[in-house]
Amino acid sequence: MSVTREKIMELGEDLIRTRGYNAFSYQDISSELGIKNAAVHYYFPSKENLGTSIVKTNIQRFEEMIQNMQNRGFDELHQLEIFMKIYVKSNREEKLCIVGSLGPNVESLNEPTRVELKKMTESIVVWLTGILISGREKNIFAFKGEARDRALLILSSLVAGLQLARILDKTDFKVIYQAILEDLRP
Amino acid sequence: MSVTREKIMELGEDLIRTRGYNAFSYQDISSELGIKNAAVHYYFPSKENLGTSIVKTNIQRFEEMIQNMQNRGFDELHQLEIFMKIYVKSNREEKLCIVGSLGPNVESLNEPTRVELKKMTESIVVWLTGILISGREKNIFAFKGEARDRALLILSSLVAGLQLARILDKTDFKVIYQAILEDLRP
DNA sequence: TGAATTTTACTTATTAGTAAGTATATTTGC
DNA sequence: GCAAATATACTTACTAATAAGTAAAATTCA
Repeated sequence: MSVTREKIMELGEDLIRTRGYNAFSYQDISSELGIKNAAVHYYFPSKENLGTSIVKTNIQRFEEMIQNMQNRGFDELHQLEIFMKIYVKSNREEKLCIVGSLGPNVESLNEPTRVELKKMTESIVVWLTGILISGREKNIFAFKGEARDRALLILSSLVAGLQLARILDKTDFKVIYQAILEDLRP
Repeated sequence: MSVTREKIMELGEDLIRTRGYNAFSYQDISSELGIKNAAVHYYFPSKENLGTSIVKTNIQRFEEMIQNMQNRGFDELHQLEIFMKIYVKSNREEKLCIVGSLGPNVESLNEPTRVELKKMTESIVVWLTGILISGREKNIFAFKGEARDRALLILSSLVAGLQLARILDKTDFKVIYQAILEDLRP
């Protein structure tokens, strides 16, 4: 695969996660990469196309990560911690996650991007629900109520945790992170 | 105060909370209200100006609400429930809150709007922290750790709860809402 | 050579914003 | 009490900039 194409996707994801989908242009990408905007259109005919590709790649990365963790036989707490580390890294880099950056603008996205965003969010929730269920069975986790409800609560805390940390203080994410783990402790 | 001015602010807030700050234009407002875009500029010289005014009004509304609840002597649980009802209403109307709609785009906002957004978020966190502290003292609430940490966790859940509900399913907000209250029960 | 990649040189549409003008009230001076 | 001055609430008619997107030519690579 083309290195230019990869650079465009990387920068595009970066811009979505820092400024937001509606706050970056092909000009931003082309000038940063030292190419012309038509070159960006060569790889991604439309912005919708670029957005959708970025989300698809993120889904793929997530699927590979959970597959890898399961293959290695990581226990539920270990898996959750690795997943949450992605958010810790995002916070360190002052970026949001894809769900938290595209989500608020879902009404202004094109259908294909919206569909992929929904797929990605659902994938995360399904996986989280799964490890919460098996984790509770093994007494690694303790929580009240339905596992899916708890998964939604945890994901919400992580997603908006990054958002609040950028508004208020970077260090505020850490306390959210710790409270999530604390609340699951048996 | 002018009725047109109020309509502009109302519609502007609506557009921010449904589509996002960078996804609406003065044209959207003027055409919807049956006026010319110059008329919108007459009341709000710049978009930054409109954005800042909208956040300021929201801060004022919030301050009035908590003042009113305190004057009436509502207990901590009652106050929290009234605050959370704002989010339930937002979810019903498929809108985000101001913090959750402007927050993700904080890097693309102008300084004055960013300052007001920070003020608003901080106000909410400070108030929430306060009722969590006095609520725990009275054994109305039970939770582990620092009250401010818990306040951040609750606010995160509400903010991204609305976001996730729009991506996945409207009914998903309800379970987040209930889990928050459940987790605070002594 | 021929296909892939990239630039040149655009178009069309939309954006925020402005300058100048107008009708209708409202206030002020006499 | 009434004319002159002024403020309010807009419209008309623009600008300058930027947005996404495209056709065709030029270049690079294999």
